[in-house]
Amino acid sequence: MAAPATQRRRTRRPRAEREAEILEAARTVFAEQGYAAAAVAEVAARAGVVEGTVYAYFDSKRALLIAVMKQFYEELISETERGLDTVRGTENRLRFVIRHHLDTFARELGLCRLIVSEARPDVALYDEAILDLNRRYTGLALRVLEEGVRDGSLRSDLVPSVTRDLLYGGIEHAVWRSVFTGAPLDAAGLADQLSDALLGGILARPVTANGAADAAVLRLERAIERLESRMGDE
Amino acid sequence: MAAPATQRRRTRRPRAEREAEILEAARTVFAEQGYAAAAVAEVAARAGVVEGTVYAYFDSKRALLIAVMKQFYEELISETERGLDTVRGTENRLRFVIRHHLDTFARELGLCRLIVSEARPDVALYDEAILDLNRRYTGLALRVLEEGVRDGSLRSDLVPSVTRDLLYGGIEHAVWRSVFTGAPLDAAGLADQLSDALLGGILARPVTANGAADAAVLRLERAIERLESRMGDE
DNA sequence: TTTTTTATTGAGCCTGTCTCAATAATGAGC
DNA sequence: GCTCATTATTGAGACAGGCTCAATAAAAAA
Repeated sequence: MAAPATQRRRTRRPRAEREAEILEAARTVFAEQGYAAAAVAEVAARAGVVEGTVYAYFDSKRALLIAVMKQFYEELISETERGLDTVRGTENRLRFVIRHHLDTFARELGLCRLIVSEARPDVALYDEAILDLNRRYTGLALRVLEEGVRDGSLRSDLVPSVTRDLLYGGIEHAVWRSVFTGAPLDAAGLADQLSDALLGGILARPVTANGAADAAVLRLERAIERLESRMGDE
Repeated sequence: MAAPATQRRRTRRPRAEREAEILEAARTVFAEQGYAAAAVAEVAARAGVVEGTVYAYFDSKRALLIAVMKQFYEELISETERGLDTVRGTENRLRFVIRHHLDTFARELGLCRLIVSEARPDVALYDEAILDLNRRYTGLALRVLEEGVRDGSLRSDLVPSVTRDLLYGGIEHAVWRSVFTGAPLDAAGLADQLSDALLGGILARPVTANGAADAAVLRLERAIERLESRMGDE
């Protein structure tokens, strides 16, 4: 127990502080147990209050979840924005977004699991708040993609929104799978693999980038050597 | 109410049939309302039985969900397998998988929403059954990818499992977003966009230059062949 | 028909979310 | 420092939904 539960004294605290304490407790409990399994009573206990108090600060369990996610997303968004300010070039910027997203997942696995499995709002309820957070966050990558198309560093026939989905969906699946197989998350490696596949595509190209061109040149030079040596023989 | 609730007669039915009826009802109710919002009592009512009966056939609500998913996945897997039997070439095979997956989503949106949001098992519970279904299904694409790497049609430095995650994650995100914006799901268009981005990558390539280089290499190789064959002639 | 088997029932237990009237800690006014 | 008004906090309990189980009666066997 986080709170000295020996005997609870009824103490009044500044609204903001109590709210922060409850939020903090919720963050921990949700991250540890997931949304469905977590009991509001436990959040309350860990915040050193009684269940009713939680409902004096948050309308519902779901509102509590949204508040936790909001806090997390705000941090993530501002960190990503700050990072993007320092990175130049579409490719590097995309690699940064992917890498940072993966690092965050690795660092706050419990919370991310929560978001991955609970953030898909019930379409019935139309969870405006979560949708908006997600839109704001993934909008960062979207803008990088659009910018890339505009400045010619990305294919002109690219549909940025679809690519964004590929990007975030891919990360999410990869992380989820890694969580499951129990393998520790190798953020750096995974980020590279995802970035490479996404940026360069997966099709083998007969002659593509410099490496392949070099290989072709090498092949040709050797062939010519063969020819020349045979000519010299005669 | 789907069942003629006027007055329920206690009738015994063959186990298999009753089970199928309950499963069918569950499929409908879950698809319509999602897992959390659906009540077992409603599933029972729609199957024309009482709540206790459901528990005589399925251990728990979650077991019911898994049975529904299993049925759905089995269909999906066998359809995909059958389809893959008729398509040749890595690129076409991948396009087929993506297209078929999207078509299925579009056709059975409710069920797919269910799977997308509930199939991520609570890691705490370690939902063996769902994990296995998912592995079997996504294994189909994985095999196509591995095959592609082996026969040289895909990049040799590709990590198939990561690409698979990119593929399914991308589809999932795209569908989810489409569900949300309320836009009707254009399976054909989306499939093409996703396939193009995944296969070809998103980086712009100096296509003309590469094309020219390709052509040049080809020209030189042919010239060398000619030379070599003429030398052999002599 | 009688007996046996077992599918089906429905009352009710339990856990968890959420409400609300009562309570008491705090700050303001004197 | 004392009194009062304000309102944060409480805890009992309403309500909902998952799940159990002993009783019941439909079908099969004898």
